[in-house]
Amino acid sequence: MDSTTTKHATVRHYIEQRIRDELSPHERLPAERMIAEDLQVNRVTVRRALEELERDGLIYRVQGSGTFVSEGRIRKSTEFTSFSEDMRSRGFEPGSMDETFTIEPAGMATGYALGVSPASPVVRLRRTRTADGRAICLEDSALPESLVPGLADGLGGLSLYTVLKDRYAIRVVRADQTIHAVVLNPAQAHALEVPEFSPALRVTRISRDAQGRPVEFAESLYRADLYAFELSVSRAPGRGQ
Amino acid sequence: MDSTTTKHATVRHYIEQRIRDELSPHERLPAERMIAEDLQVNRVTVRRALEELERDGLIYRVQGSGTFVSEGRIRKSTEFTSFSEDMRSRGFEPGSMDETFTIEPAGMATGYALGVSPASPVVRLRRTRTADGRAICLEDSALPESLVPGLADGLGGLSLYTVLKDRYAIRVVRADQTIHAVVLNPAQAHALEVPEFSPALRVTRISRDAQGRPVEFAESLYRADLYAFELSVSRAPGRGQ
DNA sequence: AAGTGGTCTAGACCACCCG
DNA sequence: GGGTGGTCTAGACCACTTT
Repeated sequence: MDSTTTKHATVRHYIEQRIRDELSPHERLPAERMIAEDLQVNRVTVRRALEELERDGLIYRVQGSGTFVSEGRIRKSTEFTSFSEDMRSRGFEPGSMDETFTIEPAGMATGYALGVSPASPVVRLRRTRTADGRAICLEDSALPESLVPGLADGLGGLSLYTVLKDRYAIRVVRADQTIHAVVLNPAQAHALEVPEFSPALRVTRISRDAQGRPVEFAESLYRADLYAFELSVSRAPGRGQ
Repeated sequence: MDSTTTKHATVRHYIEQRIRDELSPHERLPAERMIAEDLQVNRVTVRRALEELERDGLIYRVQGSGTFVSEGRIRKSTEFTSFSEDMRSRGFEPGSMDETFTIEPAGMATGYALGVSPASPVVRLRRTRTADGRAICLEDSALPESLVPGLADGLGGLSLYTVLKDRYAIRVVRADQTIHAVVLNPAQAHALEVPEFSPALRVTRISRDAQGRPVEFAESLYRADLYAFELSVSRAPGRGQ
């Protein structure tokens, strides 16, 4: 085992593997106390692993009865993913075209979203995102210049979030997104290689670091015929209507 | 206090209230051991409450330093909500028009989504959803007839999920959703009182019970000018890129 | 009655940050 | 070095389901 891995992560992986390899939906898992004894850990540690698995929808628990494998394809719960991760998980090779960096005043909307004055400079990154070489999305990203000095010199082939983490020690951990349906104007349609007035998803995103501070304000236009948003949502377990 | 309330829920509410009433973003909360002593509970119980608050983005924790209030408006993390809850949280009064129930064979797509044979009967509920009396969404909902016998007799003014819970003891706890952008055909546009070929969000939803069993397959068409999807997404805390 | 998950306690040790 | 959060243990009692 990894020396930096926690015990509950080990337990979690062990249980995940058993679910994948041996267990069918609605089959009962060993009792918590049993798992604890088998793996020589405390029951609290087992429960912590099981809680994560329950949140992700892999298992369900019935008091007095047991813990069972959930039915249905396992979709990861709503997680923040980059365009590249997103595309790869859908089986496409992500790419970028026509990347342009500029530094300009934030303006009203962007300034408001980022919590800075409209006059303060932001780094603006515009690019066309591709999947297997096909244009799929127009992205317009703005970051406060004070947070990321020198970003406009380029990403050096890395992903924006990798650069934020490695070069600026900024970890994006949360994003507030709004998803609209729109029709494309002629210029946008041309860039995405679809007929004018085709439908598209417009996603605006405010990315935040662990402290909740806005880091990025982005607007993305996705071709409706090639892209849809997928998400799993759940009620807090143990809560009523 | 409620006799059915857990201690960690009490602690959570206590901390939430302090955040609302006394603390500003980036202010430090009392140490975990301090809160535990103040409230006469164990530190583990405090930590459980803090973990929930961290997941919901209200606080962030820095090892060796402390626990702090997050910045930015607090949006509830992605939670499964009914149309009615959704509209109320946006400040509108939800309603329904033109409710029709039918019982028909599931068909290919619905049968597949619900995991039943295409020939098996489903209860189909079609309705126009309104916000403050304005048509905002066309909804087409299908449930296996075997799960909800008699549902086609009506909801009696209650919400679908309330009826599922109270009359059929089915608790919907999870849903897998897909969000598309489309343009409306003339009939749909007429029903939603917008020009033909207006954009719309098409949301398909498979609702599941705690065991992961499909309970409902629904397709909703939302007017793009009146409705947008909002969601907060986050990376698992403590994980890297 | 026995077994299961749900909650809570008391205490330990570690890793990390800060004065 | 002292304080903070992060992890883990051992054990207790409760609520619930099953036999």
